[in-house]
Amino acid sequence: MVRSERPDRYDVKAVEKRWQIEWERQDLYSVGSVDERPKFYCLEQFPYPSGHLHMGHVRVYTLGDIIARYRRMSGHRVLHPMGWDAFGLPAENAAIKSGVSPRISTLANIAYMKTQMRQMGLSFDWSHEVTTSEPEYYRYTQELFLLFYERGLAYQKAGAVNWCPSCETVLANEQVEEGLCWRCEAKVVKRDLTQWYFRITDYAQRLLEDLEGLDWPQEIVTQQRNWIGRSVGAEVRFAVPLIDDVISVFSTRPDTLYGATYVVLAPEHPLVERLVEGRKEEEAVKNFVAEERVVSDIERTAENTDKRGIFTGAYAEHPLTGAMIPIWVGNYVLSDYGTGAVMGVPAHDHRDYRFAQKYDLPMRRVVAADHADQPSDEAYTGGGILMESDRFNGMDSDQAKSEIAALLAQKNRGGPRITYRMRDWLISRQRFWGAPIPIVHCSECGTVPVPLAQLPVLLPDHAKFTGRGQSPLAQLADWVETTCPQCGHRARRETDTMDTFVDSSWYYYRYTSPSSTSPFDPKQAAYWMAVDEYVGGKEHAVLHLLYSRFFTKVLYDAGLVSVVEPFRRLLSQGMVVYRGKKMSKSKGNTLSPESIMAEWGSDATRVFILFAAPPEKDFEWSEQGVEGAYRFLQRVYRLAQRSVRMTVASGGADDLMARVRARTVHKVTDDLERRSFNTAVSALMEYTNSLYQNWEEMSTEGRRAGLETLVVLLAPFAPHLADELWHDFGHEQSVHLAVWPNYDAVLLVDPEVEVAVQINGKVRFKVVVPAELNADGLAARVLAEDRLRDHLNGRSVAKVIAIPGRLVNVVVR
RNA sequence: GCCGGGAUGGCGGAAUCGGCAGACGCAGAGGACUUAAAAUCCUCCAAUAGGGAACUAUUGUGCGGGUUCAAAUCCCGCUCCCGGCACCA
Repeated sequence: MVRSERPDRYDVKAVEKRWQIEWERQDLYSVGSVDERPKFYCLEQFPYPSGHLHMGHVRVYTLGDIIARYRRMSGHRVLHPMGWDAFGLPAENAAIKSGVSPRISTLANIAYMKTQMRQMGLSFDWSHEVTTSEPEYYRYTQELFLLFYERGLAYQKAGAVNWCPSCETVLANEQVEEGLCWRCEAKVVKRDLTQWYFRITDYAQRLLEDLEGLDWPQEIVTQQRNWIGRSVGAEVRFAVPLIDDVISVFSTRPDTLYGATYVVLAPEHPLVERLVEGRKEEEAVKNFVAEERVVSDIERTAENTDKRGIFTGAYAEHPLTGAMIPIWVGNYVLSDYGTGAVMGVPAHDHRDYRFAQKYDLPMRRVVAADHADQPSDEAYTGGGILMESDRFNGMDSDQAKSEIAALLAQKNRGGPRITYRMRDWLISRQRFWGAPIPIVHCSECGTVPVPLAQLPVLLPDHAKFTGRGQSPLAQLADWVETTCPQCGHRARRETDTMDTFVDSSWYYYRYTSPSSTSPFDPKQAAYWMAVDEYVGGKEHAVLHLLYSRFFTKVLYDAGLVSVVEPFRRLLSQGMVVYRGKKMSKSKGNTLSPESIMAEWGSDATRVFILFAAPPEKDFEWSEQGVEGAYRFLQRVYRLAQRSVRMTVASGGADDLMARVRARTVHKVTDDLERRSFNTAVSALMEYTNSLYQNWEEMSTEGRRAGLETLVVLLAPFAPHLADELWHDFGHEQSVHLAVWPNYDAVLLVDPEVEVAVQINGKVRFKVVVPAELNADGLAARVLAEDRLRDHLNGRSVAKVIAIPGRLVNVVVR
């Protein structure tokens, strides 16, 4: 035992240090070799190596660690790895400022954060560590890119994309939050660029359907569902004789087709130019398009933005009535949703109504509300009975939707169709510190994938970070210039790197076999996947979590993995709040994990984090709170010290304490299973209190059994102190190799129970009765009570409800 | 606007399947120990009213209704807070 100056306290720093060294010496948390035990894959989102852990990290890793430790003790073979999401902008920006190469600063940051994690006493198996920015990792990120390319899931496309002027790179749709860059909060603008995409939309339906079977928080599932945004409707094709072409629109309301009085194209729609070419409207329409394209996306898509439009002078043929209706260009139509064109049904759509009002376009009512009053000054968007709709008159909207869609299909003018809100994932970035896209552009052969044998496409080590002009890669002529792998002619390398979310979409596969000479060993992946428990923040609800699901489905289709979903169970932890606000440098309310560990130790910090709030809720840091956790651990320590100088005692409380012990084991186990860590800690506190209270009446054996159970149960929560006390008790092996305690179910039932007696639902008194008493016996026992008569005051008993072990309700009148 | 989550003492929270509301901790009050303080150990701690006290009664889980012998929990109607999406046709 490491002794401190004070006999009534243990020296937290010395104890924690000692066991950290000892665990490492023994390689205690190594996965070990395959045996009979069931596997358990416990994963926490790996950090970006910014240089220091923050309190959010401390919380996630504490949560993951307690789960890993509990599973290990309860007989699982646990994979609990850690690594680094090490590509990204901050390192590159630092290089621009200070000239230090991103790789050097990243590796230094990793080294430091690793020591912080060791100080936290986290039970990682470091032999599975991965670093996404090292060639031995990104080589396989590139290999997976090529797999996607081969399967037609990686492609280049020109178009208006989100551009962050501050990061000087493009962003995926998921990475734009309310018009701002997710990372730096700069205003995102549109740029026309040719970029690389992953065809995630091909998987939209499966990504939606498979949400069903996941043990994930409702909140996250809902967010993903909304993000995918499935809409059922119909495609409607309007012929345009003028250019001998067809305008295709998507509508969720084919039942209102007879009410369509015009068609609107997005300004970016490919047909706009041809429609007006060489005609008197050409100049005005082109000016309109040019103006609208300058307007930012946020402004364009804000609901209160004025609807603006211009008539093209051209007409389209209504597919069912044959009427010629005007074709407009309008700012309220999005180019990248549906077909980039809509049919205008002003009587039954708010937006069309406002547009039609402004430009004085005709309205046709074709749906009569079947119950409610129809508003006369706005669109009626509900369902009802069709009118003015030819042979569909009198039909209800729901039926008309499918019948009109069927008719369109029959006439080859469209048909039923499903559209998703989600867009393809833009993965190219005009930055240096990422995995280079393994593509060569050859003037003869075009776009050529780099052959597997030539991977990795290494990041050059002589790049200059000026912060000006193109990406550092594009400025390195000797890196860019290469030869075509197919024809040997001179060619240019692709200078874009991949979005760092690509790196993190598959790291949990790499963990299973970190030195595999393929992205991962399919046998290891088959053994370990899916992840049994994934702990992370809510901020990745539709980013990392969606991308990872997509990757898994592609890998499944390629026959490389046997699961269709990567994360079976998800624990989405809340924020760490300090002084009422989310911690941030700008608010000046940050807390450094270093100083907290130094002051209270990591055991107390862990216990407090787990105790103060359920994991999914926000958690408020409090000095007094952590002190309470610290006091609790010292109290356990002092109790354990008593065992060395035991006084002779009766053992009168042994039976009672055996039951308390069984109850505690049951409670803590159940709470850990359902991730109710705060109540598990509270059960340990109650148990400790109970040991204090009954100590004098316990026998030597009773005390010892009671203490050992306490220490084993405490092991996942306060691993250092638990191991210290365990060894004090004379055990040679670490407490973390101990078996999770069992209990005799018989002991959970007390021989006598206290039952509340209610009169008309109000508790009046309590009786102690034998536990095995059945409902009738209980009722009879209570009716014979003198105290009941006192409360009746002459009223008569109408009914007695007796629930054994709980209460008796006597209904009187 | 749509979708999701939530509201329980002075505070964080508990009540797992409709069955004793407030476990556990923090803060607070008191006692023991001490020359004293800290630390520790023990006790009390929802509100209101009566009483010296034990105790007793009433009220009480955001608000208003309902179902039930019994509601923090289920149903209907609201209020407020947090999060996500939002001109997505």
